[in-house]
Amino acid sequence: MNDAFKALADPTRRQIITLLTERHRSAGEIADQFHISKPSISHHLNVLKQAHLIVDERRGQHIWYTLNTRVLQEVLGWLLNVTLLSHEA
Amino acid sequence: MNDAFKALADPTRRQIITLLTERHRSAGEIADQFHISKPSISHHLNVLKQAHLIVDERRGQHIWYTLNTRVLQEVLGWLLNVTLLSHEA
DNA sequence: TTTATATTTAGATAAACTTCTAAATAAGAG
DNA sequence: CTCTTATTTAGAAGTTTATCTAAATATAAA
Repeated sequence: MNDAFKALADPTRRQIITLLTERHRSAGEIADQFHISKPSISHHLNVLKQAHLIVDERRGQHIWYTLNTRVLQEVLGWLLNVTLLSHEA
Repeated sequence: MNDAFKALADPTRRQIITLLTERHRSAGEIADQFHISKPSISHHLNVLKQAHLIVDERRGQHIWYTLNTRVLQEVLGWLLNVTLLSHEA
């Protein structure tokens, strides 16, 4: 779960996640939404993939990226836990 | 919210948050739970404070740290949103 | 098989992060 | 006032991260 938290710590990566909530997208489509180079986006996609927050699947020339909500749910669970357990809550 | 996500990206800081769900604690009590130096813990506390995840209050020689669940709830909200919006969910 | 498109890998650089030790500050006790 | 305890600030070292350009790989089309 540490990898997931680290992956979520970057605003570009969080925005990629937001994009993927709408529908799956190719690496190029994702890169088009940002003002940073394709190799940089590829790096971010890799960080998200290592954290299992996204899944990739090649179809022809394109590689399609999809959200994996399972890890998102684990992080959600951690946060829900500390929030609910907190005596201030 | 970026500061909160960045603050949550470190395992020591997440553990500090977990400790503070039980009850408020002084900087020294927190430091005692780890094998890293007090200045390092002080630094982590500062990162959490900058992110408004915790609040500090000096009482005499001690500084007491308390969770601020408001920011935690914001992060929770973001995650809940992307998880629920996701077509895979 | 050559060319074009999509994406990643390699290697470099600069900034940010974690940690340490030593020194400084703040408050209370004698 | 001096001493002790609690905590932070300063400054440095080593590591990781984000980004870039150039080159490599993979697939499809001509």
